[in-house]
Amino acid sequence: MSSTLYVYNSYTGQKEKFEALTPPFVGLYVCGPTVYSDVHLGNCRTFLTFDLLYRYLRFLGYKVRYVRNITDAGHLENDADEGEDKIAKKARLEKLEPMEIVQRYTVGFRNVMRLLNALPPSIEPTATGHIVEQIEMVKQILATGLAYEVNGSVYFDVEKYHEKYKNYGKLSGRIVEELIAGAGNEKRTLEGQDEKRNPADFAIWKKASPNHIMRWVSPWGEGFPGWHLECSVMSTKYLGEEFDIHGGGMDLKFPHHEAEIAQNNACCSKGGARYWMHGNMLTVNGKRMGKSEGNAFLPEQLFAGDHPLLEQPYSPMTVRFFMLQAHYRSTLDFTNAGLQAAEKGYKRLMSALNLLPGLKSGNSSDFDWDAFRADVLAAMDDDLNSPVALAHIFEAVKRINSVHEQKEQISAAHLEMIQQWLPDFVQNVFGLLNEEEQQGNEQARLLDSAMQLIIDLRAEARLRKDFGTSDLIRDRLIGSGIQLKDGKEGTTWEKND
RNA sequence: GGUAUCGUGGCCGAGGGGCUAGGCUCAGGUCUGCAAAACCUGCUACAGCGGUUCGAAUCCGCUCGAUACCUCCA
Repeated sequence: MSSTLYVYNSYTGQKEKFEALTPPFVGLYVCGPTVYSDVHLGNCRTFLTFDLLYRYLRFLGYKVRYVRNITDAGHLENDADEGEDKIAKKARLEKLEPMEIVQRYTVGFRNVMRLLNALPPSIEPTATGHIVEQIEMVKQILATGLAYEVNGSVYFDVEKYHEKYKNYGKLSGRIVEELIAGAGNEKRTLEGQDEKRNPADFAIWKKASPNHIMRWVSPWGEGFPGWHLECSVMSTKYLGEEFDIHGGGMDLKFPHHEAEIAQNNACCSKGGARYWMHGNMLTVNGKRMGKSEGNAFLPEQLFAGDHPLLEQPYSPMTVRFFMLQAHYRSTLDFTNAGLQAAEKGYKRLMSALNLLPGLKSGNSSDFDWDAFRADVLAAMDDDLNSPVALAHIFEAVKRINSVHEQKEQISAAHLEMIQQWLPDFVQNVFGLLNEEEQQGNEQARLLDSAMQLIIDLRAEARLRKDFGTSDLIRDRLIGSGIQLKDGKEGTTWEKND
């Protein structure tokens, strides 16, 4: 199959035509969360970016194997030998088993992603489930002479690697000589560096100190895998030594992805992914949202409006829409005004989609619906330009409204096409569901029939010109958070939030 | 300090040498008993200063400002 999709490849620094290695199959690996605390909205942005990619690839007809890991062996708190594992630390503080911590936050993460309507990956492997494979890869790298063992730890030899492969630092634009010379390290007091031959070297296996809880037996003694190894191992295991796309947040470029490429080359003489894609950060007041910045909030807080920075609750679909309005490689600044604008835009889009089934066709079309569809796809083909795709969709929204108001026409063929295609695209590629429809439970049906009664009574009052009663009904309902909407074809209502 | 990226109308955000997205706000209008809602229409911006060019928001240089990364981070 021939694709028309172009993606920005961080490795080469340019947009490239996407050619699958073995079409129609596509291997996609995305760095998942470290589950020692709740995922915040910034984390979610990255996963929603790659959810969009996953969905679009499927929409194009690819058979995608989407692998997203769960990092359940916590990274160290610092670079020192004495550094504590984040999961182990949290476990100690809360008097829980490390795996209880892991379980709690893994479940929380999945719940949030489900609420945001992100499709689950094909495989969600964990680091601790692949210790054997990681030990195996350490052995392989040692065998090539590109790693060395010191006191039960194994370090990757960056200088030696770079001599052979000449590509360390290419992804992140680092100058290896400076890394090797230890540039930039002045700021930090790095302990435990004496074991390394070079400050740029990184651990692929680390000896466990006596009080380190998470530990495994290895040929080098009891220890745990290095920070970057799991992704090399699990992408290789499930997608092969060479695969299509590797994604992750911008902040993982260095050192994580740089190390990953080096490990892959060292062990398999192949660099892993052919296309590297990086999503940009979510910011709050211009500053990156981060666990350590104190400006992070959790999706649950967002949905409940329960955070000092939030003026109101915002629904999961509003959040999705908000993120679709920005390109994934741009930073996106979180503001209440921005979310409120997104909420209105989202509702406008949904009400146009609701009009679609009831539209009547005419003799011809006043709008080029075929070109519209092509424009949306062209935008998506251009490195997932969802903001432009959305802009085209809003042109269609305007046209749908005009057809509904009988100000313009649409041909039967176009109507049939768009009735099928547009909701399909919005739901399955953008992942935007109609939240009103989602709430079709028993309670909602009861409320709806009660509301219908009230609306009928008010209509009668208005016919009698008893506006006192009709306005009383309207105002009391407003007070209860229900908005009546008087239209040509009768009155409808919606929750006013 | 090093390396990048970016500065777009009231706000958010695309685009990226001439055709100048979109959303929100705002203003007019349609509808309405009045409102609200909804819908329609309108609002020509690209940090500053130079340069290249017939033509620059777009390319180049400088200045100013912001952010990110430089072994925790999506």
